[in-house]
Amino acid sequence: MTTLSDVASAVGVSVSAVSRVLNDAPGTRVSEETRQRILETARQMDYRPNHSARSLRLQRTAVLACVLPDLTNALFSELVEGAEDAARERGYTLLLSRAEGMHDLDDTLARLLGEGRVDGAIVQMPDGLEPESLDSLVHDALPVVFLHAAHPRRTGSVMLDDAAAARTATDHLLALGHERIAFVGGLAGSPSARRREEGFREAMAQAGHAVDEKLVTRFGYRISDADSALAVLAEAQPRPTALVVANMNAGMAALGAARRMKWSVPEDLSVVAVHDAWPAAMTWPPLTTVRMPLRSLGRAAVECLIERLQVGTAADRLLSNESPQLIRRASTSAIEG
Amino acid sequence: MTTLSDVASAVGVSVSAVSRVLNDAPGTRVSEETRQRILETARQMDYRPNHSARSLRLQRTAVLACVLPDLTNALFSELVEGAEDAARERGYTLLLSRAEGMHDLDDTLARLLGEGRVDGAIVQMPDGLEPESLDSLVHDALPVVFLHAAHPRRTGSVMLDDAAAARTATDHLLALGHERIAFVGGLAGSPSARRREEGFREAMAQAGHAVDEKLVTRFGYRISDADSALAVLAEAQPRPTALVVANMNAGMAALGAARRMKWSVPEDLSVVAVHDAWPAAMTWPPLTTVRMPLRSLGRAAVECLIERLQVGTAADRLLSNESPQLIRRASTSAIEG
DNA sequence: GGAGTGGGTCCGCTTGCTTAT
DNA sequence: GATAAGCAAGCGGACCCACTC
Repeated sequence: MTTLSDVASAVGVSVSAVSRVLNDAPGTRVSEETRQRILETARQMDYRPNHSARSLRLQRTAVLACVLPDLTNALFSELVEGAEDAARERGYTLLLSRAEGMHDLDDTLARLLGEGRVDGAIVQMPDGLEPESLDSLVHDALPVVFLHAAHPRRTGSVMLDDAAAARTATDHLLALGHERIAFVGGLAGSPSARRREEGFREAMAQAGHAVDEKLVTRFGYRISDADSALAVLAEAQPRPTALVVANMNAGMAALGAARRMKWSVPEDLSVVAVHDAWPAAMTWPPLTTVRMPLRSLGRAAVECLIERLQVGTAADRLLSNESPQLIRRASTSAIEG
Repeated sequence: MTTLSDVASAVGVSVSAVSRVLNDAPGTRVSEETRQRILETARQMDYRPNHSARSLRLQRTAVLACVLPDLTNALFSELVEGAEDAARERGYTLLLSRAEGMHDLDDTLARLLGEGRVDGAIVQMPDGLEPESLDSLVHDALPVVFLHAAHPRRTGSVMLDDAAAARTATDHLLALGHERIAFVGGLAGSPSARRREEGFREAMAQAGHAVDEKLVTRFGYRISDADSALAVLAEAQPRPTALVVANMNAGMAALGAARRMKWSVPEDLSVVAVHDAWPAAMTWPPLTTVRMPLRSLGRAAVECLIERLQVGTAADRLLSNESPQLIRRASTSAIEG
């Protein structure tokens, strides 16, 4: 590895001269000729600043972490791309990490933040855990921005307009003539799941339809949760004619569960889910979804985090300027279609 | 951030004593009492070694990178878990990174390896690129292990038994009575795709069936590639009755393409794909697959890389002790079923 | 002379201050 | 007094080499 002093001795100048030229430091006084020789030599020797040394000296790494419960979830693809783009533009590198449970998250944040590997972190809590439970780690104003959920005693979180998305989904079913609509929700503890349920209720209320509480389930987003949900809904009398599922993966699972129960989609049951990614087009029937601005969410998270790093604090952000957008596929149809 | 010297002055000993005790350095001579006081104080003060400082001093980071073309591909889930497990056991941290194209990869490796952010990297080349094209970066024995493809002039790669997987898939179709079997392959440049095609040909030859070259396509694994492949296959006279698809995602896409072409699966066309992950169970009909030991591949990659780091060189590995396993779902059926 | 400590250097880089034209 | 440089400290930790009973 080529170091600054390798370059310096090759050119025949001091280390500081090389450092200043390569960093284009303000107020650098170096003759144009020396400057060119330094730049040229550094290029020839393929000099690259050592990240550890620079971080140690500057007390900052220019690295941000993005800690997610499951990296292979297709929904994270856009989110991460948005975050990476924003980070790059601001001179940061994004580091991806996975933390499935609370223990993992605790551990991961301790390693990343505690050992000074990164300057800050964007965190999506694993399903079923609430930001409050992270209290031990958050007590001393750690530079952390939460995705989808605000921490009760800390600022710095970015959220989507979940209520609007659920309203869009529900309105779509209402427009198709459905009235007996079920809501397949996330776990009761999840803030975003709660917001989606509220949006569902608002849309129903606005249309003048009562919500049958037997048609509201909160099992979560795993594949097996869909079986539980559909089993409950099949017991209802009369059965619902349509489902708003709070999450795309859960929506895909719901299609599978319905098929196992010989419940035809969309003939006997229309299904629409919140969130969109390519797998939704691969199911049968292709799943109608509501697209959320995940790329923007990723960008906003990075910007919020950097603001927090620079100013010391950052306001919570609710992304409501891009409306959730209905992606009509084949899993929904008019009630008498 | 608590530093070594904070702990040292709190205990009233020297920095070196604290360092030795906390690292459990060999030959450390510290009284049991001092040792306990140091450990206790460090715990109380929540001391964590600064990663940059330690890396700078030791000239190693204890971090390995895993660079993949698309992190949200469900196939990478198990791979990454296996790699993370192995890394953790050996005292390393795994860092995940995405590199879609050659330029990205070049850039990423320069940042990771060149700036000393990681000690080594596991790399899966983006589709359509071959290891040879990485020559510029690999010239000076960079500590890199390739997934799925060997570099012609360097050791250090881990591969699955792709031929065996394709044979298993093909044998399944043959056992169901199919004879006119098509192969939907990856790009011609991909080594693993080539090995799968060979496996297909071997199985066909062994069964005494000629391969109709019109039934072999090599468009790649993207969704749109499946449309191209199926369009070609639909032209063949007579049409094939079954498909071996070289990749699970491509297999899912093939189901979609077949449906758009009104080609019923499995009645008129059986489909089996290489690789297995949960989305395969969500398609309609659920996709029959051949499961590969991806978790072991991840482990092997890390072990290979660490060996390379310690010994300076490491042999290529072909994982052939765990046989590819057929996961029978509903997309394949007997020819006259 | 071994058991228990502390001092000091260096890893590569940035930057305030100094020096020599 | 500008202009063009160099010196040296120190970020936090590891480890060799003292030093003292």
